[in-house]
Amino acid sequence: MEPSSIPSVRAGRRPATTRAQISHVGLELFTRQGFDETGVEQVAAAAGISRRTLFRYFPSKNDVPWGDFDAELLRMRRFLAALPERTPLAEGLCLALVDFNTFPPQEAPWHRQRMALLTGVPALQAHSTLMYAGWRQVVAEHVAHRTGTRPDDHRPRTVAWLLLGVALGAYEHWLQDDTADLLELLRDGGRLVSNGLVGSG
Amino acid sequence: MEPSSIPSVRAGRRPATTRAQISHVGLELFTRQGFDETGVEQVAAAAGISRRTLFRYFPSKNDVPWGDFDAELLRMRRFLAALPERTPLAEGLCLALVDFNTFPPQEAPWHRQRMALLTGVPALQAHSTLMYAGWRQVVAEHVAHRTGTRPDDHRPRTVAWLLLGVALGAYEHWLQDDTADLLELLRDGGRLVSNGLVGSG
DNA sequence: ACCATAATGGCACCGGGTGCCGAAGGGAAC
DNA sequence: GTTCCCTTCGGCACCCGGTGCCATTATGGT
Repeated sequence: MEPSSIPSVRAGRRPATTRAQISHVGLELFTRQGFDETGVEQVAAAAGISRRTLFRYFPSKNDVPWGDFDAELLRMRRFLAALPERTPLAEGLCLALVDFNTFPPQEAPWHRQRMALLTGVPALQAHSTLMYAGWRQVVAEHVAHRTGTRPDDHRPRTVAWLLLGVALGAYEHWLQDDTADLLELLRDGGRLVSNGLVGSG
Repeated sequence: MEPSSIPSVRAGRRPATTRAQISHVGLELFTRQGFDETGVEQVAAAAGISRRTLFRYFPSKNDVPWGDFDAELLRMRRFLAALPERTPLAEGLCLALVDFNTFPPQEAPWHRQRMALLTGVPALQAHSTLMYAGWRQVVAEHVAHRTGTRPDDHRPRTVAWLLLGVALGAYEHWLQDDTADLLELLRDGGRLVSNGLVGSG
């Protein structure tokens, strides 16, 4: 049904490209000439496929810049699960947040480009909410597991929202200030959530 | 340019309806037969105007359920500004959050219907991010003013995200649990942000 | 009556997204 | 190598949200 990144070893015609490649091409075009000014047709052409086929790789134009977010989500889920049981909740979450946003140095400019798009273009800003829903679910499940509650209880959900807030607040500032260190901003936000407004005022 | 809720006492043809009325009609249809299953044309017809005119009252179909959000925003801004200077930051924010989500009892069912739509339908869930950007700006400006920083600094922005997280976490749970008290959930989340994860674990 | 003004409504058009179907590629069995 | 099956690809028609343009209608002032 949905073309995955796993190359099908079975029969049938081989996929002409990959999600990553299309996402790459799209990122390039979107950044150079603007998201709204770039048509889907153009991205498809640059990727060497037809418009119709592009929509088989991505459910919408908005998903193109994201690439394989599901894989990242899986990584974070595993990171949290691998945490020693005795790790304090707040500390573990903060570590996971930092780990999730740590990338190999050669990908740094790409990452910045992607995040600048995702947080700068209104259409993508809106769409990101849907992407982050999955992310919040991962966090909520972890919190629920560690506190003996359910993922849809009030506390786990709120903590998930708070952690997302920390991430987005950090990114917002990082993108507008070249000198800022993203990981430091994340840790700072993490401390805010850990100790509270009162304790960090 | 944009039809406001203030009735123009001047010359020219009178507006055929109001944002509130259209929003009302839309809410009814969306709830009854689904957001995606309801066309703009249908809402326009039910409101007694043409499709083209509806788009002069609302910039997009997604904006219809929101009604006059700007007015609410203005109310919150004034509430925060009217807070005594000596009110602790966290406490003032918590009060504002509760006030912002307090409605006359007869509007309760309407409010629930609206929030169920906004948080349940993916398209609206996504669009809400854009709406909440203005809300966060109000919060960030207040925090910046009280802490001697700028609204686009890291701390004010992160606090704004956190407060939004509290609100959304509360709404998520309130909508799925009839017995829950929204204001109590908000206060609970507010305490979480005030005292921190560590202090409330 | 006439004019300025502001809202309405119809129309054509654009772009994202989908259902459908036939064509193109590729493995496996014969 | 021909046949069969499977999977992806591409074109086409179509739906729907959203916009630019312009004529039309309603209202107040002169």
